Parts: sequence; C-alpha cells; structure tokens
Amino acid sequence: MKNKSEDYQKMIKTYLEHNSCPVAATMSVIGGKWKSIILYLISHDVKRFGEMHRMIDGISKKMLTSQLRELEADKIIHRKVFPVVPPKVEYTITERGLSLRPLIIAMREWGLENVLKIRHYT
Amino acid sequence: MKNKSEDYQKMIKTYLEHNSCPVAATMSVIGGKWKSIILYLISHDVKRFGEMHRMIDGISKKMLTSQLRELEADKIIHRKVFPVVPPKVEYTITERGLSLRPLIIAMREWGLENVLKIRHYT
DNA sequence: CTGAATCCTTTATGATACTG
DNA sequence: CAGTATCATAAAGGATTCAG
Repeated sequence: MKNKSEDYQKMIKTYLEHNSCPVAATMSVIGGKWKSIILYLISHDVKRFGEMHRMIDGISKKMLTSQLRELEADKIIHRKVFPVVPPKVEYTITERGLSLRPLIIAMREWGLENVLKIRHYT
Repeated sequence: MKNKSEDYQKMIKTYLEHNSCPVAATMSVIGGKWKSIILYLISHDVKRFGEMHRMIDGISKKMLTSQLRELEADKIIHRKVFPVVPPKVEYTITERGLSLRPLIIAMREWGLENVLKIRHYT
C-alpha cells in the first residue's frame, strides 16, 4: 500500500505541477481515431498508402495521411519513398512501434472482456 | 507465428466486417481527454464533484460532468447521490474500473519510456 | 454544492477536385 | 499512385448564466 500511494502521489504531482501525464502522452500517440487499426495492419507487414486506404473502410485519404504523419512524427512508423513513376510509398513499423504491441494486445483483451459485452458498435 | 497470424486475421475480420474493434472499444472508454486523470484520482479514493473540479486544473464543470457521465455509462465509476442540502454526490470506482488499472499502468510505463523523451508537454 | 442550459469558438473530419 | 488544396460541415470544448 505504501508503494501504491507513493506512485499515486507522484502521478498527481506530475499531473498537477507539470501538467504532463505519461498516460495522456501515450494516449496522444495511439489514441487517434484510426491509429489502432493502422498500427495493427502495419505491424503485420509492410503496407502501401493505397493498400491501407482500400483496407480501412470509411477513412478518407486526408485522414489517412494525417494519421500516418502523426504516427511518423512519433516514430511509430517509418515512411519510405521510392523515386519511381508512378509514386510508391511504403510504411513499416519501427522498433518503438513494436514496443506498443503488448499495450495494444492488452487493450484488445480488455475490450473483448468488457466493452463488447455492454455496448453496441455499428 | 501461426497463432499470431490467426489473431491478426480475426482482428482484421472484426474490423472490416463488423467495424467493431476491441481496441477502439477500449479506447472509447478510457480515451477521453480527462478520463485517465479522473480514473487515477477516483481509483485512489472516493471523490466529490467539486473536489475533482478543484484538483484537475483547467477542466470546466461541463467537461467534468460529461466525462463522469461517460465513465458512469460504461460502468467504470459509480455515482452516489446523497439526498441532502446542499447536494452531495460521491463518485467511486467499480470492479470494472479497477480492472483497468493494469492497462493504465502499462500506458504510464510506455509514456515514461517513450513519449516523454521525444516530446514536450506544456 | 452539483450540476443543466445556452451561446459561442475552435477543432476535427468529410467531399471534391487537382497535381507531379 | 500518393498525396495536396480548398471548401464545407460536424463535433468538441469553453464561458457564462441559472436552478434545485
């Protein structure tokens, strides 16, 4: 209990004094509307832009672009441009991106155990 | 590898056919702008509305209300109203809410290890 | 004290057309 | 093919006021 309390105190301290929460930080990396599925697709194998655009139902090119750029900025994925005509761009997952796998899996488990039981997603 | 591939196939199937992803589902529960800190505060001990409003710097009463209502709808927290004047309302964490702890902690760890190193939060 | 109601501003996302 | 640019709409969030 001592540990847990100290942990809590440190967290609140971080929150309240520096207003920078590690949890929120992580959320800002993986919390985008389409980021989890993009991560899931890319973590399996290399993907091209159009390929993902076709696979992810309902996403616009604009959104796909912005989500990819954010993931790239956070060094979760890598964007490789081939100087060919027509253009070819490949997205791959980085080491840092791979380190998110346990988290994604844990969220998936929790979702299966909890949310999908009490809610409807269309 | 077989397992992982099947896992992936199932996930993509879920995503693409039913458009209901367990990861996104979990995200919809804990991904709100202020939910992680609310959870963290409440998981420590019972909190009243005004108490949280004072502790969470920058949150409006409107936002606090809506975030609390969403957490309540997802059965993560419980809202207990005392029929007194002036009004008194206590928020407590539920069993389901407690089951989120490992997830929150994992996100916190990842954030500390990764995001806080490469970004600035103000 | 714990909100609800209203109005307003900002941000996010969509649709469409265009380009190297 | 892989985007960008532009315009339009929707959703999120803030400020303020009111009420039991």
